[in-house]
Amino acid sequence: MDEKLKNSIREILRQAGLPGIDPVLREIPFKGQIGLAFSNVFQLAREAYPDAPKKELKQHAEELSEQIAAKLTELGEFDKVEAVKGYVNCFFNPDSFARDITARILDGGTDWGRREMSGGKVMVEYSQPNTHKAFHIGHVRNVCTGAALVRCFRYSGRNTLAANYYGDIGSHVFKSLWHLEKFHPDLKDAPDEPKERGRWLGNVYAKAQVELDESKNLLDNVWDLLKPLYRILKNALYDQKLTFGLFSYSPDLLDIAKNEIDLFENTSTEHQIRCIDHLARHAPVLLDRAINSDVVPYENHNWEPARVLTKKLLDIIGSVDFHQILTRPLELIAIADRWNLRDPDLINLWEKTKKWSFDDFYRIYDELGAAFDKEFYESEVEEEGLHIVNELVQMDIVTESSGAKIVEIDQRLHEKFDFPLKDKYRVAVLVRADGASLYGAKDLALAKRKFEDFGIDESIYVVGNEQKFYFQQLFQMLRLMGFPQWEKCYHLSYELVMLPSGKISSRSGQVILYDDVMNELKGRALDVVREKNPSLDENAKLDVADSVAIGSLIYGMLRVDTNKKIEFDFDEVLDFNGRSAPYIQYACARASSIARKAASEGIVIPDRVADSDFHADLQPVEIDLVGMLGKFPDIVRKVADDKKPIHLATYAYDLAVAFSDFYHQCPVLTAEPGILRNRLLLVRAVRITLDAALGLLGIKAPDVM
RNA sequence: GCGCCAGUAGCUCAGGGGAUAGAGCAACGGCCUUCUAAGCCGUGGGUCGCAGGUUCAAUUCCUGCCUGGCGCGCCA
Repeated sequence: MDEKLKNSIREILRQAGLPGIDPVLREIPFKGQIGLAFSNVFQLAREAYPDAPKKELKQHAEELSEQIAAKLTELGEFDKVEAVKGYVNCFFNPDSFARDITARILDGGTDWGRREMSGGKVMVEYSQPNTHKAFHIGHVRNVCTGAALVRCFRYSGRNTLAANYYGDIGSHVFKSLWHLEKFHPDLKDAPDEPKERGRWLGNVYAKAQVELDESKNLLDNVWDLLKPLYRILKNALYDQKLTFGLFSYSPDLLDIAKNEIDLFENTSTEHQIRCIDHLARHAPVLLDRAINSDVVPYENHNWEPARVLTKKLLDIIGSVDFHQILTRPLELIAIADRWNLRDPDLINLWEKTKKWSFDDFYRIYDELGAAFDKEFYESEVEEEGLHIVNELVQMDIVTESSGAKIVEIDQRLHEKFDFPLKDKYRVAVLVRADGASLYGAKDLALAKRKFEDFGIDESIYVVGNEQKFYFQQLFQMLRLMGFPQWEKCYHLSYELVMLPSGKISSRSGQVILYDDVMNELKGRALDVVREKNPSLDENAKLDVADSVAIGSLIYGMLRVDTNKKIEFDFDEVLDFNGRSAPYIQYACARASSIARKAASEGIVIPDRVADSDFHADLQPVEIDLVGMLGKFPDIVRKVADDKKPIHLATYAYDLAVAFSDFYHQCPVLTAEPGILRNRLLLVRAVRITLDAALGLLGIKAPDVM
């Protein structure tokens, strides 16, 4: 319809010798009327009369709109064409519009308006959970967004591959494995119930994180004492060579003595820990040797500050399990080494616990309506990533900096493409100083694989907004690699889900788990069903409660624009009133209820639209309802174009509102025969369209509530 | 310091170069002998963060500023 009207307007403009501007059409915003308005007549007037003074322009616009309205009236395609305040309003005939739309809906079912697949393939990567970590409420936003987007793409005719990329390896996994081996040998205290294992693993990870943080803090505290002590000793001894003598009984200590402190702080964690462990425990001996040594230059040297520091050190060492806590990171390093050697015991533990995480993920995806065509794993692109990094070293793109392999992106862009040197993309580290490949290296490999193995034309990453900078770096690195599709990569970012207490973080254990939210939602939904519809049988009640609970969570995630934070407020999510899934689901249940009641009264429910339908005058609410129905395919298209599921979430609610209006104002079953048939057709069309809209969002609509 | 995102009713948020800026929640007042009251109707509540600019037209676009969040070399 849009295009047809636009063409008519273009033709009119051409015949009248007016400038060929692109007509902008808007819906007519008045209740009870349906049609399109040509809204940029002012722009036309300005182009037709470029020199007209400002105050005359309005008059020109009005004259032009009247001329165009007259021409459009002649076409006879509209009920009425009006020129008002510089707009040209073209009103559709509500009856034929209703007939047309309901016929399309009833013929097409929930696929009505769906487009044929055409054009290239797009891959949408979403979810990307880390194994061995808790699946929390923040992850849900990603899953809902990605899954809805994939469905809207497909509905709009885009050939779409849904992909997931599991973080099944990396430092978080090593931390978990370390803790599992150390404190849960043979996993014998793990829960038997599969549903509980994900949570248990999440706790293990959080605990490992806490313990490693404790080590880090201890290390920092001790080092803060050792640094001044070291300086005192060094200054007190007039000859550095003699310092070496003092330290020389330990190679580690000699090492620290030779190095300046700054250099030492840049050495590997492993080396630092060994030295500091050693040094701290030997500090009193060192101090003693220094004091009693004949190399001290001044007889009356003030050793008091050194004694105080040593005393503090001894306090720390004495009060905690010093060596054990300090050397935890060394155990972690040992885990990584064993991983690199593919130690069978470790691999076995990894496989087993990884599966527990996956069991959890699949259960949750199933509930949220997410499905994947291709699943990638970090563990499978690790080697390829390192390989690419080596190639990039040959290409002088990757350089070395304190042992790590990095890309100085701005510098390389400047050299390769002669871009002005800026400080925009900064530096990306691909391989850590200890040789471990980082996410950047793996992502380069993955990006290549996506385009080369799957023949896609566009690659979308649904990833949180906090990684925006990283994705800019990633795409620029692909560009530096000479990877032409770098421009076809798109980071679809979404804002955080915040808890009232702040940012969600599975590292600090500051999380609300998916299962906890869902259980609470289901419980509350069940209470409401019991209260509102006690006559329903128990299984049906449980089904309704599930649909409502899951729908509420999904809708709660999608009703807010992706670039806005969601403050996760339990009470708000659990409130089933207002702009929520249950409201929309309730509208569906009522539509079904009308159909049920009609059937029980022996009324035949039409399943096709006949030419004789919709010849009685429609009520304004009915016209508005039909107008809402007609918009559905365009809305889904808009979701796909803008990559914003919120448009559809809003639409589903608006359609439910329009139906509720209709429901209250237009009785169906008691209407006269001709009107009865029209309304039954409308109810059916609404139910189908609501099902379709909710289905794309991932929400189920029950027949009873 | 630099970059990205946000600022619209008391609260949570839609919308977006054009006609009178909309919902939900909360508050108040109505509607169940008629298809499910998880609903409907009504009332009150707005300098669309501030200041400039572009335009026939700016809450929407541009610039600057203010406030808040996130990010900025070895986590992902």
